[in-house]
Amino acid sequence: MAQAIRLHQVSPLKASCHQCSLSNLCLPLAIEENDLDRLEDIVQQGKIYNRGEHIFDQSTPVRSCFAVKSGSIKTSIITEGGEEQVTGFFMPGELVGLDSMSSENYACTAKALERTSVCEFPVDRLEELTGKLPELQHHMYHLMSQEIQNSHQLAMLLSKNTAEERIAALLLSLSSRFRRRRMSATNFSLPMARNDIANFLGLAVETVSRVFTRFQNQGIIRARGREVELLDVEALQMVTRDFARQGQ
Amino acid sequence: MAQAIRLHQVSPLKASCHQCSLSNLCLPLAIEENDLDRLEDIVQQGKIYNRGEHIFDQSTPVRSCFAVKSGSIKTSIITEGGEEQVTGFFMPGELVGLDSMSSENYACTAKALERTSVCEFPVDRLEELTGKLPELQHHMYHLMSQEIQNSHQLAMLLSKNTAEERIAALLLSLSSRFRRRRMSATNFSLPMARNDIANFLGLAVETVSRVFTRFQNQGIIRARGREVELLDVEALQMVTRDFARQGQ
DNA sequence: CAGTCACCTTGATTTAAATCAAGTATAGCA
DNA sequence: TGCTATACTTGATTTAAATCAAGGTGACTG
Repeated sequence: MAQAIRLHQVSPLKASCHQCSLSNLCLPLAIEENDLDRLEDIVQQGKIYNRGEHIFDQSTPVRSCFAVKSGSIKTSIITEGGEEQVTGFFMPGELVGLDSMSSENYACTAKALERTSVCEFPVDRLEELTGKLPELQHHMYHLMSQEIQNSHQLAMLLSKNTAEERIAALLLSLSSRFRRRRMSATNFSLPMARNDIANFLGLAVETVSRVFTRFQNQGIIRARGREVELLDVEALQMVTRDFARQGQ
Repeated sequence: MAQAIRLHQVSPLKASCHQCSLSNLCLPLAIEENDLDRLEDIVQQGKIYNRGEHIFDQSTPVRSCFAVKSGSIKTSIITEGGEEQVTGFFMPGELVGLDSMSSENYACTAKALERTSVCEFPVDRLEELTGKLPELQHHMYHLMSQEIQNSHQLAMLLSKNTAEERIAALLLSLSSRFRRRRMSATNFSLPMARNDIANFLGLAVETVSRVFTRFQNQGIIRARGREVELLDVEALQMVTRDFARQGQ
């Protein structure tokens, strides 16, 4: 019994990556069964944030990166002038903070869009571990590359595409991400406000609203507030003329 | 003499990171003197590309990432439809291909903007080495984070800033990068065409041209073709209302 | 249960930059 | 040395989306 207590004290928040249903999307993906313990040793699990709470902001010294366990997170850069640029939305299994590895302070601000729980990976310990587990290191490089690619895709969307194309692309991206999480790909609830969508896509809120109603009138989607149903995915794919994103 | 020949045969292209003037910008930055040999072992140096030649494109299987040794490179994503989005310009000491680590094919196309020489780092050997040299691994994470941050900054520029602000920001970015390379920060020759600038910044060529002449009329810059002189850096900084980029 | 606030929608007007349309330099090449 | 192509500039017109302005909707709160 003394031991049970001790165990509880030593690792009250130790994660169970073994049982996590997201392990096939998250860091454990790359790891052998028997190395998983070593990852679990460094993870702190289960911290919960309410809607609107900050996980970190640009004045926070970097300590960890975070995997979304449930809920969702938006990241944004906030300038001196108080202007915001939303840089990403993160769903369960996705890693937040890769842009801040080995920076002094976080390069962005992360905010829970709803009640959200996260797993925390201290970057120094993560670096140590990736030095020992080549598979894990490889996976980190992969995730970071991916993040760069995503951001380039966003830049492309912003500089070359119309409001309709941008919104269609976002809806499709969300759709496929829901699908990978074994949730409906055609029937979901947007975790973010129209405002965040607008900001992310470099549009005015009014424009986002108008495009939503236009899509609705064309029978492509059905939207009531944040509840969205994709009625005609093919049509959406036609709208995004950039077919590279189609299978994303 | 036999030995001299042998040496020559074994490593005809082996880099001398030891003597490279760019080592303080490039990968060797992070490494102990005595570990530098191990980096040199995996580097292939001195491949030269002429203006307009491809280093790789989106159909090339990923083998290496590349450090610019002299000259400059532009990277872009080219879509099925043949549309191009320039994603970056790379100067000596900068690493190209970080968006493609652990992808099947390169995520972008890299093209020499002028006669350019590069050092080549095979990614598999680089990964091996970063597994052994924690400092080097840390530096890789740093560079990749940086790349994500840059791309987010670009997204921000594209979605929030006017044509003038974007161009001012680009000129300032180039300026500080020239300075870090101990070249004039106020008097340089643009490695890229107006077209590339336009594409990168999500503008039409005509707009770029007009902004250049406007800046010139305001006495902020002097531009003749690709030759640019920054006459009033402060004014340029005022134009980019995003003061975060100021000290970049 | 009314009141407030945040979020979303819709319409009218304005605007920055794209597009269209000529030119004019510049550089590479025969 | 001139020729052609490419790069760049300038002006006139159009346009997609921003801004301005006003309501509507829904959710939480005292």
